[in-house]
Amino acid sequence: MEYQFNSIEKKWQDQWKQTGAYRVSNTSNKPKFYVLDMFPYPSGAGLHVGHPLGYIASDIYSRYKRLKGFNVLHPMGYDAFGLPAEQYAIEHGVHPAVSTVQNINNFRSQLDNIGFSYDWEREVRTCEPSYYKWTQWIFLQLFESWFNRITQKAEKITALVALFEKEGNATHECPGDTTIHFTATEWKGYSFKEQQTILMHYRLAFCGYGEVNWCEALGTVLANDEVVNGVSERGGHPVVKKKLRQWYLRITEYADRLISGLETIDFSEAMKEMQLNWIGKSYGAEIDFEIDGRRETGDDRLKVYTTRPDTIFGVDFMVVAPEHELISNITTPEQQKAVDEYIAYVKSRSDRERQAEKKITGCFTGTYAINPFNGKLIPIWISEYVLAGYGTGAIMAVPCGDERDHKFATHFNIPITNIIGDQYNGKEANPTKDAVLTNSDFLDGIIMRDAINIVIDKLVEKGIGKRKVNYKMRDAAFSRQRYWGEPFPIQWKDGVAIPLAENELPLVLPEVESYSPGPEGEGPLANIPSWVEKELETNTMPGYAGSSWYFLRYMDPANDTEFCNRQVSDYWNQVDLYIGGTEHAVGHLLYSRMWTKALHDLGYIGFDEPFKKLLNQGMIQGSSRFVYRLTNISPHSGYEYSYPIFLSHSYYLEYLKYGFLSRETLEDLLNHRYKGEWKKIIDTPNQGENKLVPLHVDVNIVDGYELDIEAFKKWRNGEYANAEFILEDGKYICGAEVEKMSKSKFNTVNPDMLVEKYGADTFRMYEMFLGPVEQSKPWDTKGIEGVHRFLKKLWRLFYDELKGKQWVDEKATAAELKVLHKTIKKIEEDTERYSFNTAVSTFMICVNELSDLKCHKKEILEQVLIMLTPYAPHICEELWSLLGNTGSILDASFPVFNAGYVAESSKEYPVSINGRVRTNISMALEVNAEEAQAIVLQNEVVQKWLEGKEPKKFIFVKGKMINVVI
RNA sequence: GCCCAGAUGGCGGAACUGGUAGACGCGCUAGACUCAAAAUCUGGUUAUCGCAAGGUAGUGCAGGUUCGAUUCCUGUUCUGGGCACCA
Repeated sequence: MEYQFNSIEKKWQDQWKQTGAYRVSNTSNKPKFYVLDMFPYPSGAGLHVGHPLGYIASDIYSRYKRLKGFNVLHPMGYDAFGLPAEQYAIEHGVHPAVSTVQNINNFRSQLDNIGFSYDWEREVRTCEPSYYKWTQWIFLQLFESWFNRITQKAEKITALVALFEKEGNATHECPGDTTIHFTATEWKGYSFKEQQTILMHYRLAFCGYGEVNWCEALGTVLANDEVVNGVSERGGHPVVKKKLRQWYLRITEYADRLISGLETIDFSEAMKEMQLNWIGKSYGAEIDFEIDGRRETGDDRLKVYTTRPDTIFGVDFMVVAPEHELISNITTPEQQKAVDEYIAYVKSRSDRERQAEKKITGCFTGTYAINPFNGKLIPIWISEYVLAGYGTGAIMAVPCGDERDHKFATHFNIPITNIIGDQYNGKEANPTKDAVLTNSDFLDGIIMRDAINIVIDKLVEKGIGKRKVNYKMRDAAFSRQRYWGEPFPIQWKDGVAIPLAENELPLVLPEVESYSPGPEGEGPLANIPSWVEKELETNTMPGYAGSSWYFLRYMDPANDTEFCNRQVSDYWNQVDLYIGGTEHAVGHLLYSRMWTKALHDLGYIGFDEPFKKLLNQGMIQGSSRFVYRLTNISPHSGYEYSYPIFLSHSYYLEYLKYGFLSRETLEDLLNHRYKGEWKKIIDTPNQGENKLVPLHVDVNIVDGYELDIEAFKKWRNGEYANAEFILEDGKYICGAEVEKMSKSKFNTVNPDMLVEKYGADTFRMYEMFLGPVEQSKPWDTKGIEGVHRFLKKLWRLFYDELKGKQWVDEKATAAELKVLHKTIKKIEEDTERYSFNTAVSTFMICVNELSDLKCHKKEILEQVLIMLTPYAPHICEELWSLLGNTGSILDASFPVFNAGYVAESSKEYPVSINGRVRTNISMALEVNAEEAQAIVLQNEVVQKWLEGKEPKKFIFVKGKMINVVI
């Protein structure tokens, strides 16, 4: 009997579907375990080999946990709202719902091929009304809540109103506008609209006006993390700042809890670091500097934020952002022209340029600030390196302690005050906090670190500064002027946002005739008269809305009275293992953590961190291949060869060396390298230069680096059917480069083909065998044969084509048991630490050893099959049933390791002398130190090396002597 | 520029708390079976010297700690990722 993976896999996939083998119950007396994949956006391009990497890892882990006796929740769904579907709709007129369903079906069939153990009855799609009903509901909960800074918790807005009625807002500073202060009496005197305006400044989901990243081409606003280098992440369209009415999430209120929560969860250090940097908490002081001679105009203060108030005596100049509002008032007439020119220059530069270049630019305003402690006049400069959006948009510059300030001072010849003595070398800034201050008046002799608080106290005392904690993170923009997203359950009445009642949810996304933007940058919904008549919000929610809570919906997907039943979420609790890419480090992972915290505060769930453990899968890159086409560039007439000519890779390298290929160079090269046959080319009339132009070629018609010429001629409907090839060693060698996997680069490898050719089990194991899951690596199909061979070898332990049935029901020998138990131990360790690549190796070793032992014993084979099930479920199920087992192997128990079978009484092992290995010594393992020393000293090789001397020391590791120090 | 991670044969990668570096697989190579091919099996495969036994060097580079370092420390180069004038 042969290993017929195709029919075996089909058979068991159908069987599992029929029996509902992967259905998971919310009630079980087993301990629970929740394994989650980051759900995919169902793009039109379908799955490539990079996608399933994380899914296979999570599938293995879930199946392993199931064998270990856990009730495992392992669901899958689709993040189905988003821009690409809408772009496609604009271009092709296909409703996003239609193309999304098609894409989902395609994804599903590809996923099914690989044999995952998802409970598909729990599938969620964020674009389904039954799902987004609850996205809208949660949004309303956020809308109806505020963050109480005293309890550090979200609370109902009704509680805030009660507080206002009792005591005004004295104890609860308004986070949206710190200038708002009122008493209880004042509050009661406000109109409904006035009250609502104030409450909006407190709500966790709120509406406001703000500078947003406006992308004209997409007709929408993008979140900070959707803008890359000043252009949109999708499409690369330019992005400018624009003031628009926007919805926001007040995530900044959660900054501290998002930081402290990191300590309770198992994320990689790199991931935590990224989130910390994003939140960007810093401690420092806000200081008001008096501006020289501006008291009468009222512009007498310049507020700066600094983390280093201790350096106040080293301030040599101030810098304000070019957008700073004070500039127009403080610029002196003499400097007006220069300042105007500088600001015009900054405006003429795109965000991208302002960020990319490291040029030092700036302009003096002509005005001075006054150092509050020594009265020194400090020039106020403008420079683009200070950002308007961070801190106060102004800094005090201390050249001897900050590198950027130092470069600026040097560039503009501003004298530098040294306040750290010989810690400053005059050439570059020293940002230390441990230097002793000099030139610093009352701070002289104090270590900088300690001076920070002294200065702040003094500033507070003088009433010109305060301690200030600053965050880099902004509130998250939460609306899009787009169609394909969740509508906001909000009605605008008389300028006041009124939430829809719960029984009005879901507010279903209406049909539209056109997907193009509405008037004034509004979304397509603004084009629907009935929608506008009802005064419904025309924005829709961004992509991360649905993904911020989907892990909760999987627990209770069919519930139509709650987003998720509390008892159910109490049972499943946190996601125990979350697998996905690092690209969501600061987007999705931060938002879903905030939503979880808010839902927890409001009492809807019992935990405040969604993901207990995060495992980041590496990216699988594409390994592109190139062919080099000879293209003739003539200065007189653009002459092309009458047929395409391709030169092998080494000619391209030669061409790079020469810089170009003149006719002579080409002749030279070919004469030297290729002898006779090149004439074909030279026979062609030829003027001007020849260039070799690299073209991506489909990696699927390249074997390693060698082009399959016949396949190439058929490629692209025979575009190159009459091509000529200049070969090397009779082969056409392609160039190679590692790039992102993408269809346009012809470097995608479709998993379906590999599954078809080798089977899902081989494919699963090979993806794992490639290397550690966390590591990024280019895809390489070579090597899959090795894994396939392993499965065939496993099969032969049971059946042999020639001999027929191999397995026997006999008692296992000690040697066989040893192989088995060694494997049990290793597989358990490897799987627990997500080292799936070494686990695959362990299986290979196990099967090799069993083959060597000619072990076909049912007792042993069964245990191996159980362990292998998570990795290669189909073949294991098949063999399990062929061994005569009636139940499914999915319900088996993971074998228990017994150290007794693996133990050895004596062993030959190496003993080194001075750390170098000299000899092997056979010794019982249970000998004591003295006996071991005696045995070692008797050894001939050791004696020879000792030359009669006494050894200085014997080194023991785990009770074994391994080294003699002479 | 800052932060993080990494660098091991021809290749992907092992080596879990310092203890025989190169597991396992690919590739290459020799052989067995075969009329032949495929499939399968067996041996070899870091470099170098040597017929061999065996020696020597060797985990990006330069040092250090240690009886012993791929592993720890310091410096340095390169690669990948993140943040990018964040005060």
